[in-house]
Amino acid sequence: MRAQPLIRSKRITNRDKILSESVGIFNRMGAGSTSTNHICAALAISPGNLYFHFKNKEEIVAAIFQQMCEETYGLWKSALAEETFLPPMAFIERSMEIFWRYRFFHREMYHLRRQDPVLSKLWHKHLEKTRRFMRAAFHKWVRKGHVTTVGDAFTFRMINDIVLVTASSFFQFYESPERPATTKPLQLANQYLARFLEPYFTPDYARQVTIQ
Amino acid sequence: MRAQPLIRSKRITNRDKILSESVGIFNRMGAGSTSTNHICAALAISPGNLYFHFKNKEEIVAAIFQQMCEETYGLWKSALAEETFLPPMAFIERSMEIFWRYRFFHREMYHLRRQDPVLSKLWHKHLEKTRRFMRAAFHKWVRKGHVTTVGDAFTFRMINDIVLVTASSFFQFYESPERPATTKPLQLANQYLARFLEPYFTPDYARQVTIQ
DNA sequence: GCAAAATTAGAGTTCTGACTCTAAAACAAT
DNA sequence: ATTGTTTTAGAGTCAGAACTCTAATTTTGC
Repeated sequence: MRAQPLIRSKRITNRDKILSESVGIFNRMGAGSTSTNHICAALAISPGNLYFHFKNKEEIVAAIFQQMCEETYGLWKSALAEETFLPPMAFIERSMEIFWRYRFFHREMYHLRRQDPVLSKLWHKHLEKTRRFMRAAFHKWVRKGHVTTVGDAFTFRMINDIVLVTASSFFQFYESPERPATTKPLQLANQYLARFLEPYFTPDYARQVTIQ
Repeated sequence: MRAQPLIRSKRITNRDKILSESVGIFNRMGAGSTSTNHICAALAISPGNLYFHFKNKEEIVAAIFQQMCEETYGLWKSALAEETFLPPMAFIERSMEIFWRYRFFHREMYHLRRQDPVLSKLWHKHLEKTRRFMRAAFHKWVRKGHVTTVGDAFTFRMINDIVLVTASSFFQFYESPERPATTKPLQLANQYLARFLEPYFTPDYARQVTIQ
């Protein structure tokens, strides 16, 4: 497809710059209201240049989504590996950082999905994958003694989905387009989730987490 | 400002039709991707007509928001009145119906707020009002014996905000632009919230609610 | 150094959507 | 009816955004 240099260089290409600048602008200005022209202007490159690297705006968004997924999967892998194992709250905090870094997605996902079926499919797959991972992680945490076994499947689903919904929708409540973003919502979300999950932690772990 | 007939007629004006049709289209198609032309076409009226009734698209959205607020405040009032008092879950179910009826707002609020400072202000006021109401309602429910006193203020805030975030962000997870919307997400959200709140209900009320 | 390939600039095209303007139609009050 | 007011139609304007095309420039492999 794209004639990408295979190994030879790790110098920063315009393609990379477009992606990382886009994430920044999307977070600040909203993906929906950012035009490709804005991106070009911010990088002082020409539209021709941008469209050489990406077929269209959707392709940029999809590429960013993939990038986010890969970071996420990397975190998952290390969280469940023995040497780099993460207990629940540590894991949540690390996940939240990713959510925060790509927060425009969570704010605008519905809108983006609506106008790009490809992204919509990617999103659904990722959601499925997330649910499967959560199941695995919970089992691990139970075995490690951080979490008490959750009785019924419905409660588990509830916990699962509420954590997910909260993590991804929380920021838009506490972020205002009017003023520049701070990481305060990030911390608040972590604290909320800790308090929310407390009843499901083992007494030992609960003590450890809530002492702060 | 607008030369609105004062009392004389309750016949359905185009203004009303525009509002109610817009809610429908916005829910189905997304407010962001619905143009005023779409609305005109759906009602088979001319753009001139639409712009006679509303200065611009934002004014339509703001009018709908006001309408939603009024319905909400009506519900609040009746929920706390002695004769029409509603216990927590009944109240949540009724609230959820309103959320559902205006779900496009909750899906796209961030985006809409971004491009309309007036709406943004309305939204913040409404959020504040909601928090104040929730506080009052909790106290009432404690007095009525549905809810055990929530110890610390932080837990209360957590419950409050998680209910709010869940209620308003839940649907976008379970709705796909690809297929027509069903009310299943609505029921699921209610069940989740019931399960989530269970630990804070009095044993009596909890039994009553979870029997289903 | 040179040819081929990759990258870039930037003007230009096309399209869509918000909104305007004018004239006509419908309606109301006298 | 007639005069004034409200409502409507619909063609038309304008701006912005996505995207194209061609010609230059840079980079790469040899």
